[in-house]
Amino acid sequence: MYRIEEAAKKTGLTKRALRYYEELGLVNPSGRTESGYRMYTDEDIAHILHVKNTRDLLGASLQEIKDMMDLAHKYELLKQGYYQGVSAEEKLNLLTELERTLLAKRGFLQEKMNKLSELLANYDEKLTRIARKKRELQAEIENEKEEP
Amino acid sequence: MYRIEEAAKKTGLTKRALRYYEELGLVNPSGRTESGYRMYTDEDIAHILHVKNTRDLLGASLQEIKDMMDLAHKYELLKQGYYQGVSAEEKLNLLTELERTLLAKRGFLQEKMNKLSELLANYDEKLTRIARKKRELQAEIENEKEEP
DNA sequence: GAAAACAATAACGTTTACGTTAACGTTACA
DNA sequence: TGTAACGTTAACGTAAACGTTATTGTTTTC
Repeated sequence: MYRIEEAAKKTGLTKRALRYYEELGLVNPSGRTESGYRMYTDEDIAHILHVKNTRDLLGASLQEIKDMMDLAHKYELLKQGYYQGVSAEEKLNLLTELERTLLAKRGFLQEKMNKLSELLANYDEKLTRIARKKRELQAEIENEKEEP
Repeated sequence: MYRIEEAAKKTGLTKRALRYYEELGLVNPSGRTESGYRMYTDEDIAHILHVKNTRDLLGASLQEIKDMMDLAHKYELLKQGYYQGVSAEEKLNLLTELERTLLAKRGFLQEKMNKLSELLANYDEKLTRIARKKRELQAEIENEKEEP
């Protein structure tokens, strides 16, 4: 179990950010000491890193991430056998909604990857052109040395 | 040549955003009408789309994008034969700096793609689990119909 | 056991990337 | 030809995501 400073170091976020994320309901440290200090477990850390990754990779807002997580949480509850009183039909509806959401996100992600690989190719092209130009210049410099 | 509203439609940005980008020096419409209306060419549109893509894909700030572009512009000048008075050594230095910057960005991009494909795999896993669960539930519902 | 280091909450401040409104000139068209 | 519809600049407003500071309590360390 870590206190907030350790958690900050392990995640690369600031302490302020961690408190802010908690305020938004995105991250809940597993416990508090008697005196009120936040305590983070390794699981908490992993969760925070996942949030950070989602933010950076998908460019999602913290609110969007929270919405995603709330949905995922619903799914966890269903999987673990809560929702006893709920009919199979209603469960099916929930699952279908989840599936739709995930598919949409998956599509978004896929599109993003495609564009990224285009960009990557673009960079590579530029890099090879630069490398060629560099060789030309180096040759030029060698020549100047020989015949001043 | 398009006026600002057309340019906004073609790029998916707002008119305000286009003016803002211009304020930052990120985008310069090729011309103005006599009365002061901004006029965008297809090349301008392509450039704007590139800026937008970089923003969305790399999550770069507009300032970072501008810095990148300024460097790229320097390279263009060099390639097109300006920099007459500049010695080969100095040109080589500029190219080396450019190369370093691009390599760093390339690495960043590559890392991002790796993480993204992890995330994609994660989504796919979740999706197959959901699909399986859905089939189970559907079977359950069928059974209930037969033996009520 | 006193200082230094770390924690908490609360509240105000800041940056980025625009949105919105105002006041005014330009273009298109019925 | 007048009135929408579109353009301009200027200036103030705003949401998100924290940063910073103040005040106060806790833990660690010498």
